Amino acid sequence: MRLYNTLTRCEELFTPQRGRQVRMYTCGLTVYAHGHIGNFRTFVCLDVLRRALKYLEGYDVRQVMNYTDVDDRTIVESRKVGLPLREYTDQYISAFQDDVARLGLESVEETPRATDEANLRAMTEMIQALEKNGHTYRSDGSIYFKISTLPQYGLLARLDHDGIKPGARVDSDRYGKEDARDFVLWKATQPGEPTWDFGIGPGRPGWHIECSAMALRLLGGPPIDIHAGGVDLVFPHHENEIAQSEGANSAQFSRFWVHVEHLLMDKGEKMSKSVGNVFTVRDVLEKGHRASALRYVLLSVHYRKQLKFTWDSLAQADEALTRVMDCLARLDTVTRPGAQPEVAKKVETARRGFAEMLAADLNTPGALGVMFELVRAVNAAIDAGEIGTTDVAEVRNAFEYFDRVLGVISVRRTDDSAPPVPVDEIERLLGERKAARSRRDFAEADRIRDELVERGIALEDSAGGTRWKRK
RNA sequence: GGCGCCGUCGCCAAGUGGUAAGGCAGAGGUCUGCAAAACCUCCAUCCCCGGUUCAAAUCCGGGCGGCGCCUCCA
Repeated sequence: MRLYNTLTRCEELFTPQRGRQVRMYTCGLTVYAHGHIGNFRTFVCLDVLRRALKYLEGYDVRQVMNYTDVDDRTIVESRKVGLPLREYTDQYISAFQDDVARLGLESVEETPRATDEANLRAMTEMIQALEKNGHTYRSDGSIYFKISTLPQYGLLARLDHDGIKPGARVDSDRYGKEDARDFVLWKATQPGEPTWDFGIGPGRPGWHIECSAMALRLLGGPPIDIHAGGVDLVFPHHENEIAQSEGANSAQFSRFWVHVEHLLMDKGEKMSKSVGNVFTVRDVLEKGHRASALRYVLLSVHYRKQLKFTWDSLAQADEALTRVMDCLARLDTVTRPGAQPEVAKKVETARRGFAEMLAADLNTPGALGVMFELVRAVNAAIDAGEIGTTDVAEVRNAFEYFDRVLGVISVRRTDDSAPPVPVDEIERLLGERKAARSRRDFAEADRIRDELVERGIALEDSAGGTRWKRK
């Protein structure tokens, strides 16, 4: 598959370095609060990347996604509520896992926490290697990375080495840095802050070191195949990760860098606490939207373009998905045995088109378009009676094939597995309505239908009987 | 100030040199007790101005507009 690599600013043909296994690291959440839908745009897109590599390309994927469970924010927030750091972050890890499940993300192979001892030890070792290689200095008990010691610093972000021009925000003297662009590897213990000491003095990790250390520890050393995250991580986070890893190992850190663009709120602004436009997954669900609609919206724009999120887009996505679900349900009405060559051809074309779209730098909107072309073709074939039960099986297979990567249909099924009216009650009311209709008591039949609609259940009559679905 | 992205139908969105996918919404028709669903038909020449080319939404230059990054950030 072709993937855009931030490192080269080009689309490149991706193949793993070691056999059939793709070793991928994705920057996860800082667990000081609930993840918002912008965070989840990144996670959902990377979930699709993972699935495409597995199910379309046939690779074995080993993915690591971290939890940053120690940083300024986690420390500050845990203090505010008077909980130990670990206990505080536990809550948000658990909440994150709930959201992940609702949005149908596949579980990844490893989800390390920065404060796990094995990881802190790995960070310590990396910092020791950096010290040995002359890339660091100490100041007031903290250890810094000296970027002037690494010629390739700035390659990923395409930084001008002469650096920071007027207008840039520079936080120059918070700690004793020699150069504003140097960054901290290990922060000296502050009063009342959590602290660890595995051989480089008491303190806590800087933000960037955890990812370098955990990626290499859990993915078997450099270079890893893919490192991914949101665009805002390009600089400084990923640039600094490269510096740490390459300064310690003298080997390329990651072959591919994949960055997902931002989700912007309706007026085109980034979500931020100060503007008050931060929405979490649970906020969206509490407004009555389906998780599947959110997943669909997040995939409806190419991952390298900014996505302007609107509440209306959720409604549009929900309608679109309904169309797919209706088509799938209609397949049940086919009774004619055998196969029609035209259908098989359409299915084959769709499968091929779908795979081609995703192989072209993960073109999810294009892939959705291919899926809908098949929906139309199948609907037309059903209406014309030119489809047999053998075809139906193949059509179903095709949609399963699409959904193994997109994951929207399965999430929709989960969304609708608990309808707002108990299934046995629906069945009972349908029975009553059928009786009313057969005695041509349409007033009563309509009353029952209206009642169900009122309660969130839509009915569809057809020659074969009445079908119900969640609205 | 530096680096970069984007501007395609009412809304969302693919397409990056060969004459505009798809979804939502809308109009007309078929079907239906009515409705819903479905099907058929209709609905854009791609922000503006130049240029290159047999051919440009796609390449180049210049505008106008929107956004991101430049150490909190998915």
